[in-house]
Amino acid sequence: MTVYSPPKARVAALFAAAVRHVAPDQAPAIELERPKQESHGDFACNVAMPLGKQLRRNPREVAAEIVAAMPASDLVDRVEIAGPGFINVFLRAQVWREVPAAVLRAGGGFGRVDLGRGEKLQIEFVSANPTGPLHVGHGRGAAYGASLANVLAHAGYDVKREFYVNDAGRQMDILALSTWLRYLALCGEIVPFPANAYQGGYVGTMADGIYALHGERYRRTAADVQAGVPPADEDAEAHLDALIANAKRLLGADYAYLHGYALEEQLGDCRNDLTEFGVCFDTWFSERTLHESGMIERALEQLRKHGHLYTQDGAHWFRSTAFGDEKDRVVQRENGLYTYFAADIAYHLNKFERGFDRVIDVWGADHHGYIPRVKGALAAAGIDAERLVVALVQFAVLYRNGQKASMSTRAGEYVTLRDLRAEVGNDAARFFYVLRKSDQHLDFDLDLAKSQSNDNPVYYIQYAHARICSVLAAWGGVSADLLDADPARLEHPQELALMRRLAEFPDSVAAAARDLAPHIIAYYLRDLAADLHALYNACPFLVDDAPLRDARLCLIDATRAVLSEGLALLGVSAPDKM
RNA sequence: GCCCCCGUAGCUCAGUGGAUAGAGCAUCCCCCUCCUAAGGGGAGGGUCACACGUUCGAUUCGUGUCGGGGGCGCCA
Repeated sequence: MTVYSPPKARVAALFAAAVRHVAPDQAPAIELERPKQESHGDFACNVAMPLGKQLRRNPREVAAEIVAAMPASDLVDRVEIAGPGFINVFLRAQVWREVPAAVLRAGGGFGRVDLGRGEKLQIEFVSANPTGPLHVGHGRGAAYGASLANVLAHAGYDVKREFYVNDAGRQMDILALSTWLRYLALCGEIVPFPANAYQGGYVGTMADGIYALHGERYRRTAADVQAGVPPADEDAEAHLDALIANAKRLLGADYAYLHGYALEEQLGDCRNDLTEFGVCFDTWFSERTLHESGMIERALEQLRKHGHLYTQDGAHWFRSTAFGDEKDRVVQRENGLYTYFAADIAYHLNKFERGFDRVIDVWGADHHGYIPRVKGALAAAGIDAERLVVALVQFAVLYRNGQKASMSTRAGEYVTLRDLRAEVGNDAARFFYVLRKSDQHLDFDLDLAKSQSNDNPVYYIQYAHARICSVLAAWGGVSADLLDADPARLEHPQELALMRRLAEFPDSVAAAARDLAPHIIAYYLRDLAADLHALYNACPFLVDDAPLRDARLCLIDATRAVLSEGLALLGVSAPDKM
């Protein structure tokens, strides 16, 4: 596939050559910006100002020398020196007129750039505890991670998507216990249901399922279940842990079945939910396999061998303060159990053992304090911590009736991702989530999302796509024939504006990949749609003058292709009609 | 107390070491005999929280103050 060389890159090359001639000993970065004002040209370059500073000369004089030294080019119409030393470049319109055909020849890959050069990159996201349905908070990480992964793949990275399944921890035991207690109630064994167990209705549904499959096989007496359990009002968590211990003792090998049943149900639901949301993973990595395969022990042994572990108060600690953390961290508790952190050390070492050059973890912003210890563990194991990039996503806070809604999974108080998708649709949900910078808090007003679903910017973009499809359908010709259209007929200011915008798409993809910021694509698409709508109102496409008609159809077909390509990066559909 | 994010138009938010800071919503005025009006054109609306510093140039970078949100466990 031919990668289109944008005018910006070609103009930058002209400047680089000129600067080498004017100042052979300096190597200033050539930065071109698209000026806000049309009178400042297609591109403005400020290189004369820092260069003037370095050479201790008047920037405008330096600019004049750069302009004089610029190689001749058929791209450039004229060059002006303005203000304190800007060099404004005005391109010949022909430059932009090449763009629509280049888009169509790229066959849906016009935005592809080779920023990544095939670097092997893993992106891990969502990784929600499989202890209940995904809620709208998880939705943001899912939409962000999936869109980012698409953007990075488009930018030339070899991307693998991974979900880390927390199937080994206490939360899963609490879920198994919660399910069992609901099941026991069906059997007539009434044990008071702890307030800090999982309250959601789905727990009862799983209990029903187990009862339907196995009758009273897992019944134990309420008295046995509560034997020796401290009262909940003294220490609610100890109460829960004692119930779990009793469950494991009373059920023996059957406990694993209940635990596994709850896990499979919730993980299956989660996978199903994400798939419907257009979010797919290459790998679902089980935390339990880290324990069972001895990977945790091996990882800790590796740290111990290099003197990064010590023992105190019966627990084993990682000296993370030696790597910039604010305090040392326990990896193996006094009771012999590994901490979640120990598993995470093994997991991250495993990621790099699998050959990834770079790993991106998408985490909720509440985990920011966790970064130094994980990076510290990598450094302690001799891995460059810079190869792990943690992309923090700020909270999505849900508002209902102007009130902040509770988002506790254990208390069963949340709006599920599934509910949200049903109410506003997958497209609007995907778009809404990435319309904000990831480090910006997202206020997700449910009522607004519902009531204004027709005003959601995603429809504005999809409408542009549908409008073009409608015109092309009315025309009834073959898209490939438009490649031969003479673009010289495109002279209207709105046509030129649209062609310029199309040329920016690869830059937007590159910027979104570089900054891990898929929202850049969303904003680009809105601008592109705006240019299309403006042109739609300014010029008829299906005119009698066939060469003009074909040139315009070529332009809007290219616009359709870029809208479709960009929306696909965000996981949003591009409908033919609305 | 320490750490992270944020503070830009009435509201929700983009944006940039550069020239006259933008969009959507809301308000007001226009535009369908015409390919989808889920659209377009125009108007009003700003001390880019505040102060100091770096710089030829700061809304952008740094420090501090104020304000909002979040996090700091031998939980996961």
